[in-house]
Amino acid sequence: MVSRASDILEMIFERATSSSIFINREVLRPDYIPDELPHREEQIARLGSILAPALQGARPSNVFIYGLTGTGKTAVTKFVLKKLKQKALQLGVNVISCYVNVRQDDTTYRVILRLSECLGLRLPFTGLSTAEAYRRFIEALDAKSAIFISVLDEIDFLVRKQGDELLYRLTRGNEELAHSKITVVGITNDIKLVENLDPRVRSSLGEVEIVFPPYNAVQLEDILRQRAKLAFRPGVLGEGVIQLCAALAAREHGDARRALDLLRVAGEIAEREGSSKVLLEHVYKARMEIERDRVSEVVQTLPLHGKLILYSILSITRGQGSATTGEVYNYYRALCRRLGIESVTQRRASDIISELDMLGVINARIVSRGRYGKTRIISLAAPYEAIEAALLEDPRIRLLALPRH
DNA sequence: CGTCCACAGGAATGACGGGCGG
DNA sequence: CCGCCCGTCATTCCTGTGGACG
Repeated sequence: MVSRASDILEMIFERATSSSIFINREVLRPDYIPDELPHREEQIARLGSILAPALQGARPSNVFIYGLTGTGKTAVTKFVLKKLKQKALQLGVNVISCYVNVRQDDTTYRVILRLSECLGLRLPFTGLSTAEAYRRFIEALDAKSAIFISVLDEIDFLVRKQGDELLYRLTRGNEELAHSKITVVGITNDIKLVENLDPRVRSSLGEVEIVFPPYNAVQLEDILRQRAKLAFRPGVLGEGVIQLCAALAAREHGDARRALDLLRVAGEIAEREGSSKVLLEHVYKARMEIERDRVSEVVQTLPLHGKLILYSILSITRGQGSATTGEVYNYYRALCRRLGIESVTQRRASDIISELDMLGVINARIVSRGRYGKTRIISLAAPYEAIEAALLEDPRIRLLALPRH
């Protein structure tokens, strides 16, 4: 029963290249754009008819798209854009589209950089002033004599961080352009965002609005079934697997991305375990694994003080279930003293707690306790073990954990 | 019914490392 | 190489506020 190292590797590689579960797992990934988008026919038609004037060289209206995460906003937009560009090519119309995810490029400057890239204009990562970058972008765009459709996905991130300056300038960019025209498609999952916009931006960006309602469990099943056909070998999906993925995701406001993730990871786990079928237990394991990975990634990229504050929250909530800002801050100060480092101010700590809340590792709810002041009630938004494990990967946190007994 | 707690969170500012144009 | 600009993390100073208590 001796297996040599090369045999083992051979097996691993063999398994990696020929899956007993998947035909093509890529179709389950969030960035895959299918040819069919079930239950989004209406939105496709609307966006299509809004953008269609581009094919006659006219400027389409600006569009504002709302919908929660995983409701198909991005997929529909990319899909329509792809078809539009194909058509434009046939007709010989110069339509340039540019998709920017503003969560990844969350500064005005980086967005301009991305937009410029779509024109084939290379700008330095840094060094230029934003105004200069914008000027060059407009100049290059005008030289193209094109209809430029810029899609800004998750614009709430940009607006929160930098305000609506860029939006304003882009929607007004047409006044600076002699030969080109620019259309802005803004995508957001934060409906409240609109209220924070400059009224001028709101009216120009909201020329047309499209709403993406969440999927219900039945619709999610349709989506999953359609992708599963392409992704899995026939017959490997166990009874109720698709229904379970759909049900779990439906609970989270009908998030199709969540549902697809569950299905894909469940398949991967089944494969890893050498199972010939994907079973319900694999879906449950997938749910845990996804959560663990998410937490781990978020926590690892946290700066030291963020980790220390999270560690404080962890310690306090273990005892009493929830914590207040003041409790956390005191605990955190004590940790800093033990480590011999300086603590940040409470003002900053308050911001860090908000950030942790936005990242989804904790829940922080503002409550007023009357006579006893206003504070945040903080609890964990992820399993204790997952957060603890992720924190302990940092040696500086381990330093704090070890002397405890 | 007004006070006043324990913070929330806005605004201005700065230190710092990184990176480009000239 | 310098000067300028960037993003990030942080500080200081500040005004705002829901509701239990007196």
